[in-house]
Amino acid sequence: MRKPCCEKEGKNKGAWSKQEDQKLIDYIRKHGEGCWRSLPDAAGLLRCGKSCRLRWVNYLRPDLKRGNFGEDEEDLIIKLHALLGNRWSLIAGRLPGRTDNEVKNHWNTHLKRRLAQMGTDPDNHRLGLRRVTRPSKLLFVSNNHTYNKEVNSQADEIPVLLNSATDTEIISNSTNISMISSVPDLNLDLTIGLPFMESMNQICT
DNA sequence: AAGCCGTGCAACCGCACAGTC
DNA sequence: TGACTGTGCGGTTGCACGGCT
Repeated sequence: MRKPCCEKEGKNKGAWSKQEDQKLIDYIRKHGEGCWRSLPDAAGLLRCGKSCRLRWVNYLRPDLKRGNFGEDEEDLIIKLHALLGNRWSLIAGRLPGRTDNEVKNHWNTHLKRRLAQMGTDPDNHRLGLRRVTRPSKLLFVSNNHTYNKEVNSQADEIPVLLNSATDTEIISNSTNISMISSVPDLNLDLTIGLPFMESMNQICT
Protein backbone atom coordinates (compact mmCIF):
# COMPACT_ATOMS: atom_id res chain seq x y z
CA MET A 1 0.00 0.00 0.00
CA ARG A 2 1.46 3.29 -1.11
CA LYS A 3 1.78 5.96 1.54
CA PRO A 4 -0.12 9.19 0.91
CA CYS A 5 1.98 11.94 -0.62
CA CYS A 6 1.60 13.97 2.52
CA GLU A 7 -0.26 13.96 5.80
CA LYS A 8 -3.79 15.12 5.21
CA GLU A 9 -5.15 14.68 8.75
CA GLY A 10 -6.25 18.04 10.08
CA LYS A 11 -5.45 19.82 6.84
CA ASN A 12 -7.75 22.18 4.99
CA LYS A 13 -9.19 21.11 1.67
CA GLY A 14 -11.19 22.83 -1.00
CA ALA A 15 -11.23 26.47 -1.97
CA TRP A 16 -8.46 28.72 -0.69
CA SER A 17 -9.26 31.74 1.45
CA LYS A 18 -7.72 35.18 0.87
CA GLN A 19 -5.70 34.79 4.06
CA GLU A 20 -4.26 31.49 2.92
CA ASP A 21 -3.36 32.97 -0.46
CA GLN A 22 -1.64 35.88 1.22
CA LYS A 23 0.35 33.61 3.54
CA LEU A 24 1.54 31.56 0.58
CA ILE A 25 2.45 34.63 -1.48
CA ASP A 26 4.31 36.21 1.41
CA TYR A 27 6.25 33.06 2.14
CA ILE A 28 7.29 32.45 -1.47
CA ARG A 29 8.26 36.10 -1.96
CA LYS A 30 10.51 35.77 1.05
CA HIS A 31 11.95 32.27 0.51
CA GLY A 32 11.29 31.39 -3.10
CA GLU A 33 9.67 28.27 -4.56
CA GLY A 34 10.58 24.70 -3.65
CA CYS A 35 10.52 22.38 -0.64
CA TRP A 36 6.77 22.12 -1.00
CA ARG A 37 6.46 19.45 1.65
CA SER A 38 7.89 21.60 4.40
CA LEU A 39 6.42 24.85 3.08
CA PRO A 40 2.97 24.60 4.72
CA ASP A 41 4.39 24.33 8.22
CA ALA A 42 6.95 27.01 7.60
CA ALA A 43 4.33 29.34 6.12
CA GLY A 44 1.74 28.57 8.78
CA LEU A 45 -0.68 26.94 6.36
CA LEU A 46 -2.95 24.01 7.16
CA ARG A 47 -2.54 22.58 3.67
CA CYS A 48 -0.54 19.77 2.14
CA GLY A 49 2.51 20.69 0.07
CA LYS A 50 0.97 19.57 -3.16
CA SER A 51 -2.02 21.78 -2.61
CA CYS A 52 0.28 24.75 -1.98
CA ARG A 53 2.28 24.07 -5.12
CA LEU A 54 -0.86 23.76 -7.23
CA ARG A 55 -2.33 26.97 -5.86
CA TRP A 56 0.88 28.86 -6.54
CA VAL A 57 1.57 27.43 -9.98
CA ASN A 58 -1.98 27.68 -11.29
CA TYR A 59 -3.28 30.79 -9.61
CA LEU A 60 -0.95 32.96 -7.57
CA ARG A 61 2.20 33.17 -9.69
CA PRO A 62 2.72 36.81 -10.67
CA ASP A 63 3.57 36.03 -14.31
CA LEU A 64 0.21 34.43 -15.06
CA LYS A 65 -1.84 36.01 -17.82
CA ARG A 66 -5.38 35.06 -16.72
CA GLY A 67 -8.41 36.01 -18.78
CA ASN A 68 -9.76 34.67 -22.04
CA PHE A 69 -7.60 32.86 -24.57
CA GLY A 70 -6.88 34.80 -27.73
CA GLU A 71 -7.51 33.38 -31.18
CA ASP A 72 -3.78 32.98 -31.76
CA GLU A 73 -3.43 31.11 -28.47
CA GLU A 74 -6.30 28.77 -29.31
CA ASP A 75 -4.83 28.17 -32.74
CA LEU A 76 -1.48 27.30 -31.21
CA ILE A 77 -3.07 24.96 -28.67
CA ILE A 78 -4.83 23.06 -31.44
CA LYS A 79 -1.64 22.79 -33.46
CA LEU A 80 0.40 21.66 -30.49
CA HIS A 81 -2.24 19.18 -29.38
CA ALA A 82 -2.22 17.66 -32.85
CA LEU A 83 1.49 17.12 -32.45
CA LEU A 84 1.86 16.34 -28.75
CA GLY A 85 -1.48 14.96 -27.61
CA ASN A 86 -2.44 15.52 -23.98
CA ARG A 87 1.00 16.75 -22.95
CA TRP A 88 -0.49 19.78 -21.27
CA SER A 89 2.64 20.96 -19.53
CA LEU A 90 4.56 20.94 -22.82
CA ILE A 91 1.77 22.78 -24.57
CA ALA A 92 1.49 25.32 -21.75
CA GLY A 93 5.22 25.83 -21.94
CA ARG A 94 4.74 27.33 -25.38
CA LEU A 95 2.06 29.72 -24.14
CA PRO A 96 3.60 32.41 -21.95
CA GLY A 97 1.55 33.12 -18.84
CA ARG A 98 -0.65 30.06 -19.24
CA THR A 99 -0.66 26.97 -17.00
CA ASP A 100 -1.11 23.35 -17.92
CA ASN A 101 -4.32 23.24 -15.90
CA GLU A 102 -5.69 26.30 -17.68
CA VAL A 103 -4.83 24.90 -21.11
CA LYS A 104 -6.28 21.51 -20.22
CA ASN A 105 -9.54 23.05 -18.96
CA HIS A 106 -9.83 25.29 -22.01
CA TRP A 107 -9.25 22.35 -24.30
CA ASN A 108 -11.82 20.17 -22.57
CA THR A 109 -14.51 22.85 -22.29
CA HIS A 110 -14.07 24.81 -25.52
CA LEU A 111 -11.67 23.54 -28.15
CA LYS A 112 -12.54 19.85 -27.99
CA ARG A 113 -16.19 20.63 -28.59
CA ARG A 114 -15.38 23.07 -31.36
CA LEU A 115 -13.26 20.53 -33.23
CA ALA A 116 -15.98 17.92 -32.85
CA GLN A 117 -18.50 20.34 -34.33
CA MET A 118 -16.15 20.87 -37.27
CA GLY A 119 -16.15 17.13 -37.86
CA THR A 120 -12.60 16.62 -36.68
CA ASP A 121 -11.83 13.96 -34.13
CA PRO A 122 -10.36 15.97 -31.23
CA ASP A 123 -8.39 12.97 -30.02
CA ASN A 124 -6.35 12.39 -33.15
CA HIS A 125 -7.09 15.51 -35.22
CA ARG A 126 -7.87 13.69 -38.39
CA LEU A 127 -10.68 13.24 -40.77
CA GLY A 128 -9.13 10.12 -42.21
CA LEU A 129 -5.95 8.41 -43.36
CA ARG A 130 -4.71 8.90 -46.85
CA ARG A 131 -1.60 8.07 -48.81
CA VAL A 132 0.38 10.40 -50.97
CA THR A 133 -0.28 8.87 -54.33
CA ARG A 134 -0.83 11.97 -56.40
CA PRO A 135 1.89 14.50 -57.20
CA SER A 136 2.29 16.52 -54.04
CA LYS A 137 4.71 19.02 -52.65
CA LEU A 138 5.32 18.49 -48.96
CA LEU A 139 7.07 20.81 -46.55
CA PHE A 140 8.80 19.06 -43.70
CA VAL A 141 9.76 21.20 -40.72
CA SER A 142 12.12 20.06 -38.00
CA ASN A 143 14.43 21.95 -35.68
CA ASN A 144 16.16 24.50 -37.85
CA HIS A 145 15.80 22.52 -41.05
CA THR A 146 13.08 22.68 -43.62
CA TYR A 147 12.82 20.00 -46.27
CA ASN A 148 10.85 20.20 -49.46
CA LYS A 149 9.83 16.98 -51.06
CA GLU A 150 8.07 16.40 -54.32
CA VAL A 151 6.04 13.21 -54.13
CA ASN A 152 5.01 12.01 -57.56
CA SER A 153 5.05 8.25 -57.76
CA GLN A 154 3.92 5.11 -55.98
CA ALA A 155 7.53 4.62 -54.96
CA ASP A 156 7.23 7.73 -52.82
CA GLU A 157 4.06 6.57 -51.18
CA ILE A 158 4.05 7.83 -47.61
CA PRO A 159 1.32 7.42 -44.99
CA VAL A 160 -0.01 10.83 -44.10
CA LEU A 161 -2.37 11.80 -41.32
CA LEU A 162 -4.43 14.70 -42.52
CA ASN A 163 -5.25 17.28 -39.90
CA SER A 164 -7.87 19.57 -41.33
CA ALA A 165 -8.17 21.75 -38.24
CA THR A 166 -4.56 22.83 -38.28
CA ASP A 167 -3.81 22.77 -41.98
CA THR A 168 -1.08 20.36 -41.10
CA GLU A 169 -0.06 16.95 -42.27
CA ILE A 170 1.82 14.49 -40.14
CA ILE A 171 4.00 11.89 -41.81
CA SER A 172 4.26 8.74 -39.81
CA ASN A 173 5.52 5.22 -39.79
CA SER A 174 4.63 2.66 -37.17
CA THR A 175 6.95 3.87 -34.46
CA ASN A 176 7.85 7.46 -35.17
CA ILE A 177 5.99 10.62 -35.94
CA SER A 178 7.41 13.81 -37.31
CA MET A 179 5.79 16.91 -38.65
CA ILE A 180 4.94 18.04 -42.09
CA SER A 181 3.49 21.49 -42.05
CA SER A 182 2.07 23.88 -44.53
CA VAL A 183 2.59 26.52 -41.88
CA PRO A 184 6.28 27.33 -42.36
CA ASP A 185 6.33 30.10 -39.74
CA LEU A 186 5.52 27.62 -36.99
CA ASN A 187 8.93 26.38 -35.91
CA LEU A 188 8.00 23.96 -33.17
CA ASP A 189 11.44 22.56 -32.54
CA LEU A 190 9.87 19.27 -31.56
CA THR A 191 11.62 16.35 -33.17
CA ILE A 192 10.42 12.85 -32.36
CA GLY A 193 12.19 9.71 -33.48
CA LEU A 194 15.66 10.09 -34.90
CA PRO A 195 15.69 6.98 -37.13
CA PHE A 196 12.69 8.33 -38.96
CA MET A 197 14.43 11.67 -39.35
CA GLU A 198 17.28 9.88 -41.05
CA SER A 199 14.93 8.17 -43.46
CA MET A 200 13.31 11.52 -44.13
CA ASN A 201 16.72 12.96 -44.92
CA GLN A 202 17.20 10.18 -47.43
CA ILE A 203 13.84 10.84 -48.98
CA CYS A 204 14.37 14.57 -49.11
CA THR A 205 17.85 14.61 -50.56
C1' DA B 1 -39.47 31.89 -6.81
C1' DA B 2 -37.70 27.39 -6.96
C1' DG B 3 -35.71 23.53 -8.98
C1' DC B 4 -33.05 21.52 -12.57
C1' DC B 5 -29.35 21.25 -15.68
C1' DG B 6 -25.23 22.43 -18.25
C1' DT B 7 -20.87 24.75 -18.15
C1' DG B 8 -16.45 26.45 -16.52
C1' DC B 9 -12.85 26.17 -13.55
C1' DA B 10 -10.29 25.36 -9.19
C1' DA B 11 -8.63 21.74 -6.70
C1' DC B 12 -7.78 16.90 -5.62
C1' DC B 13 -5.99 12.27 -6.52
C1' DG B 14 -3.08 8.73 -8.02
C1' DC B 15 0.71 7.58 -10.62
C1' DA B 16 5.33 8.13 -12.66
C1' DC B 17 9.82 9.53 -12.52
C1' DA B 18 14.16 11.51 -11.03
C1' DG B 19 17.23 12.28 -7.31
C1' DT B 20 19.31 10.82 -3.04
C1' DC B 21 20.99 7.82 0.38
C1' DT C 1 20.67 -1.83 -6.19
C1' DG C 2 16.65 -0.98 -3.89
C1' DA C 3 14.02 1.93 -0.79
C1' DC C 4 12.54 6.33 0.04
C1' DT C 5 11.36 11.13 -0.94
C1' DG C 6 10.02 15.16 -3.51
C1' DT C 7 8.01 16.89 -7.43
C1' DG C 8 5.41 17.10 -11.68
C1' DC C 9 1.78 15.51 -14.66
C1' DG C 10 -2.69 14.13 -16.48
C1' DG C 11 -7.25 12.60 -15.33
C1' DT C 12 -11.09 13.39 -12.60
C1' DT C 13 -14.13 15.51 -9.30
C1' DG C 14 -16.89 18.86 -7.13
C1' DC C 15 -18.58 23.37 -6.54
C1' DA C 16 -20.27 27.88 -8.09
C1' DC C 17 -22.88 30.13 -11.27
C1' DG C 18 -26.01 31.29 -14.92
C1' DG C 19 -29.73 30.05 -17.97
C1' DC C 20 -33.91 27.71 -18.65
C1' DT C 21 -38.37 25.77 -17.40
